[in-house]
Amino acid sequence: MTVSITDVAEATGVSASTVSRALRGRPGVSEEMRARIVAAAADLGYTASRSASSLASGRTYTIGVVVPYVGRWFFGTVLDAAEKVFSAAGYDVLLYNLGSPEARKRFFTKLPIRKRVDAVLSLLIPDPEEAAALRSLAVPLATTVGGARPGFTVVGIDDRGGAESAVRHLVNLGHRRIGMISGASEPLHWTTPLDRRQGYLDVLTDSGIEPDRALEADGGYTVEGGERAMTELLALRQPPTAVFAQSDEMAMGALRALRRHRLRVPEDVSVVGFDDHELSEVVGLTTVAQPVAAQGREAARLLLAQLDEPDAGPPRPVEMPIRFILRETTAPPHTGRQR
Amino acid sequence: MTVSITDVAEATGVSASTVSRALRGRPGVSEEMRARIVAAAADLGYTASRSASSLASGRTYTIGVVVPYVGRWFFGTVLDAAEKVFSAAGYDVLLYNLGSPEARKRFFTKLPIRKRVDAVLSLLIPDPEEAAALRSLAVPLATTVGGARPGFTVVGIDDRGGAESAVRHLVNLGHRRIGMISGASEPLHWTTPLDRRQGYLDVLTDSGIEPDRALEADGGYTVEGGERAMTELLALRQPPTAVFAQSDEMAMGALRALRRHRLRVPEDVSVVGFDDHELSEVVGLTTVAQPVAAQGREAARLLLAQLDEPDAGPPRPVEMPIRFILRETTAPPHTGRQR
DNA sequence: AATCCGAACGCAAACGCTTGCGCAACCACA
DNA sequence: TGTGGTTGCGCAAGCGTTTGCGTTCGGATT
Repeated sequence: MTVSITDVAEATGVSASTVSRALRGRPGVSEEMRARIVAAAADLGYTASRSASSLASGRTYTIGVVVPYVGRWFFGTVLDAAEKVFSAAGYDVLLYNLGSPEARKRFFTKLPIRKRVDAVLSLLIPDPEEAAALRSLAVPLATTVGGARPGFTVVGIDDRGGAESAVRHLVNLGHRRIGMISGASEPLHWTTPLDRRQGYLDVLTDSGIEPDRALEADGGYTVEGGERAMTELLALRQPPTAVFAQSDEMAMGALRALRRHRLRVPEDVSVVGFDDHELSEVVGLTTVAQPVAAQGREAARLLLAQLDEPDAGPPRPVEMPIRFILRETTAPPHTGRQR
Repeated sequence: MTVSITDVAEATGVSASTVSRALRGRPGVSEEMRARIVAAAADLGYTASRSASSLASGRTYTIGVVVPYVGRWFFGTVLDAAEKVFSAAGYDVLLYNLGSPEARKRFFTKLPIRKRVDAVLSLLIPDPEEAAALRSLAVPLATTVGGARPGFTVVGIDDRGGAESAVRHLVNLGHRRIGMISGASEPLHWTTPLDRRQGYLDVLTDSGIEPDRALEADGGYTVEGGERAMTELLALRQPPTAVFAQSDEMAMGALRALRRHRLRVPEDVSVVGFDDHELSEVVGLTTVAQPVAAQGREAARLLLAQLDEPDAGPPRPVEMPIRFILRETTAPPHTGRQR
């Protein structure tokens, strides 16, 4: 039925071993013979069976990538970039989409990935137990998001510094009552919300502003959550004149809530986000940009490097640059009422 | 090093065959013995090697999914939904992200997927040659987007009808000069732009409006393209009073262009999109919604059904329901100037 | 002329499963 | 007590590669 290595061996009049060596560029085959074999293989449309070859060699030439939600812009973009690096290097990627807690649990207990991948890139932050499960695979591991874990190569950004630049911008505009839409309800192993909150708090106290717990609302890193959180903030006795949202999605939800309340942005309320979502430019959202695709690429590269050079220890953590982007959703406070 | 089937066989005092049968729920094992084996396997942390088992059985229990851009909302969402169905059924998914023409070409000529998957779900429309390559894999094939191809199960929507409802809405509001932002520059195997255009044209002529080629601009299905296209339309002697964008991304680009031109939406110009992007509600975009995730789920299900029942022929094409959604970017023409 | 050596290739043993077949042991029935 | 039919399990032959080792052979070295 399907053409195997012995077929091309017979077609060329050599042994299967030679075909194998020739096709993979191994030494021990004359150039002339190699050319003949390559031609015959192409002629027959031969592709080596990955199952057989990985069974024999122990290498699978596939990378496992685990994501919380492929559908979300951030993860989709990281995955997109990483996949390109992997496939260019001849690796396939096995995708595990672990949105629900059940899927996540099933994955980490059964670990279907075992013996199937040469490395894994995790776009979700494993809790300590999950991290241990991954380490038991005994393959190189990497993470692109938040918190460092022992045994994981991590590429990320300066979340705290980013938050600082966003909030400092608001302070410089003259805002004193600055709300934050956070993602505190997320599991705690994921340090991003904590880091970004710390940046927010630091700038406030540095500026002589007393942090107010009431000005922090939980948006769960989603658009709807951001909308709810903004609505809560608006219901306050003294609502904030500016809001720092820990993600652009939440910022967009906030914009929506503000529109519903017939408040103008930035005249009545300023909003600044974080991430530079692909549509942030469209809505004119002021934000701090992080190189999302570049993080995926970098993580992928580091993983491949470890596969090529297994002896070199795990690479140092990489910190990618961030950049504050001024657009149209921030302005000095109360300009709306002033004019 | 790693625990194999013989390890659990020895631990239980049975043969490897029995372990294999027990773990996969095959008949020929007493319930008592099965329980003991399952316990021993769990105890040892045993996971069957996929390479070995697929080499022996010929089934890989993995599905190939090929996408143009994982990072784009539409594809990410479809993939997300499909992956969940596959993994719940015990299948892994191998992801191929074929954004660039080179990646695409490399994939279809080398066909690394051969002997690696039990079925493939293609979220890009293969041209005839590519479709033939996929058929040569001799596995069930499915597609979620546009154009039917022989040998492919297809689940899609009524693109033409959807476009009709969008444009009819504009006509009903009183618009006579209705522009369209299309994706004509895309390869022609992909019929969606054609179908949506046909719906647009049909409604115009039905309403006694002479279609005007100058009112059609190419937006290439991206935000930037939509912005460019809208800018072109605005440069016309007689710009349209309303625009039908073939995708929400392009509609958002159009909104951006309009804002830059200091035109108000919907007072000065009405905009209607297509797809119901996750952020369309946030910007209040009137659009026609298609069930994106549901299409992914359905396509995945149909594929699995074919794997379970190989004899039943390929399923009939499935058409998912669409729904016009009225939001805030459409209004009768010229209301801006009237007040 | 004897020896050594590297290059080019073949042999055969894995790799870790699946599965058709065979063979006991057991059951129920006549 | 014998017969036929299940049930539960083991044997062993693959599945299509990779790879350590062995063999052959021509040419260089002494």
